[in-house]
Amino acid sequence: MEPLYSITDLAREFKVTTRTIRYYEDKNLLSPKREGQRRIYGSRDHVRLRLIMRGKRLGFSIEEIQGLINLYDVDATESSQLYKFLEMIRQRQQALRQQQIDISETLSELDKREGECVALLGNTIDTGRRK
Amino acid sequence: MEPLYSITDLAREFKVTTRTIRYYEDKNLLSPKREGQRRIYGSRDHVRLRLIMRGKRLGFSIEEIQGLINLYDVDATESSQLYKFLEMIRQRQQALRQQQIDISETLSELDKREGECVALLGNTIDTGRRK
DNA sequence: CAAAAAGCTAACGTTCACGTAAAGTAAAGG
DNA sequence: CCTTTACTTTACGTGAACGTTAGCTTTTTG
Repeated sequence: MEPLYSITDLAREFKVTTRTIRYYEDKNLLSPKREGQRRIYGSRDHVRLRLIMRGKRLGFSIEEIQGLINLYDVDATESSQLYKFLEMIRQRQQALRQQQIDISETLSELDKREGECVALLGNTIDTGRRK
Repeated sequence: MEPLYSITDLAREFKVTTRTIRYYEDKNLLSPKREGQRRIYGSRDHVRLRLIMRGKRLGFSIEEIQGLINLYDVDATESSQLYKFLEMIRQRQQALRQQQIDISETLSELDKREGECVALLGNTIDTGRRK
């Protein structure tokens, strides 16, 4: 049996406000059932909210996240749309690969700066890093 | 001798408007020389603009990018600030590592979807991927 | 040399992603 | 039974990141 969530359940779990969750519904990213007037969220919404948060951490707009989620959702049966669909996937992949490059560049620069700092401060401080 | 750029030079190269470049100056991310009233950008500005664009691709706000650039810039001589500085570096690293995880998750999901698509379309289409 | 092109400041406009306040309903607890 | 507590809709407010328009100077080009 499916787990059910109230709006505050989700808000707590994902550390956002209820306003934010309703906003995503407004943008058609979530579509909870209703029990009277109240929103009831199922596991599908739970998954989607996780995808939304991940998208936000990657700096995507709601619209882009919308697109990404649809990539998972569409049961691509129509071959005419399938090609466009594939195009979109590849565009997304391309952007993500660029992000990977950007991150590793930035990280290696930060590592360098970190090394300098640690050297200046002496080795008294734990790096917080497991080797 | 240092290469020099006009505002439109930079705008063209980085595919942004001149307005955007002036906006970054307003936010103290760039500080071009002046020749009369005109802005003259040097290699320092050029580098900074590259860092800005990279930050934007990673979804950072101007303020965060500001912080990141300062991490490269600060000649951390004051040991009191050095620790705080190190803290900031580590926070940034943490966020970037999370982004790496998010990206690889997303990419592997997209790869899966891509595989499904390609299978449905037959192998007639080049993947655009060098092996 | 006149006109188009490039640059400038100043200021108002716009979109996104929510925050916040108002005003009402519904369920749960002391 | 009354009052918190949770939830609802509606609507105006807000900060970030520019877009756009206006009005003016400077430079380049046919």
